Amino acid sequence: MPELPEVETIRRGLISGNGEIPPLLHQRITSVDLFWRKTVASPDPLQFIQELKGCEIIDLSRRGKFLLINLDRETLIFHLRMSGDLRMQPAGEPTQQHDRLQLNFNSGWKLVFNDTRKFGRAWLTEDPQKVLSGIGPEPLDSDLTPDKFYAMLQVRSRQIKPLLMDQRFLAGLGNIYTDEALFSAGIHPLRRSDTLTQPEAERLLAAIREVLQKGILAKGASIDWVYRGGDFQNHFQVYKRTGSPCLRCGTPIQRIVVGQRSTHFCPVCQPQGGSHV
DNA sequence: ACGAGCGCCTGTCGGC
DNA sequence: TGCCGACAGGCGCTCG
Repeated sequence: MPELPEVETIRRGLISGNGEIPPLLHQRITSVDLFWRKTVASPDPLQFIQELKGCEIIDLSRRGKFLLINLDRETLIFHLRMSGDLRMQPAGEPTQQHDRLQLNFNSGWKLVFNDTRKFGRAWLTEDPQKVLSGIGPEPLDSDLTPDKFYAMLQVRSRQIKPLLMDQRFLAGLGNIYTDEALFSAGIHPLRRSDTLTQPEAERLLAAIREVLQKGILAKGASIDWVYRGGDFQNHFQVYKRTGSPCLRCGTPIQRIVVGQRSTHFCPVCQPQGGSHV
């Protein structure tokens, strides 16, 4: 699933629960089932399982696309990669296809990590910084000012799209929200980062925040077989709209490959050379 | 420093 | 129908 808005949606859903599902907060782990060993990045699976037993969930937070589950002493960190998902389910619910890991609670509920493509990973650590080291600033954090963002772009000379998706540069953007933000800012995905003007950089940061906020408000995007009730897929301006008319100017949306990723843009609203709207 | 290519996985879809 | 390649919300690695 996940880019920042999807991870944030999962975090919010789990932390408080809803009418049917209890909050994850204050659940106590009685046992752990691991169905795919490689899901656990560290420590080794035996230690991972042993240390989780008896822990209580104290808090849930997010850093970029990482979900942090704060326990009494350690922190359990998940990265959902391409297809990971976390759900609270009744303990009696049978194990489903692609379930990789589950935490069983003393409440009769369990937290299940389901991950079709097996790219997702979990870490258990006393020092989250070891897992998160090197990750870039949080895009919605007001500490990231337009001036700082402009400076960050200036000291690199990279194609803007892969740079925005580089988690060391900025935390949380993936393929969908990057395409949407570049369209919203009117910037071509292949522009070199150090050719952006200060106004363009400011526009881009505002656009990034706008699409992320809209994504969170929509409870994320739900496409393909993963459906969580998100609605942002109905608001895509360019993503997966190849050949369809630009919603701003009517020109067919183009698809190119940038950094081995599908990239969608409007050749008129996002001109190769330059600045505009 | 940057970008291309590939590996990690499973599933779906479209073309022949 | 069956097969085969392309593609999918991510990221780490190597190589030039």
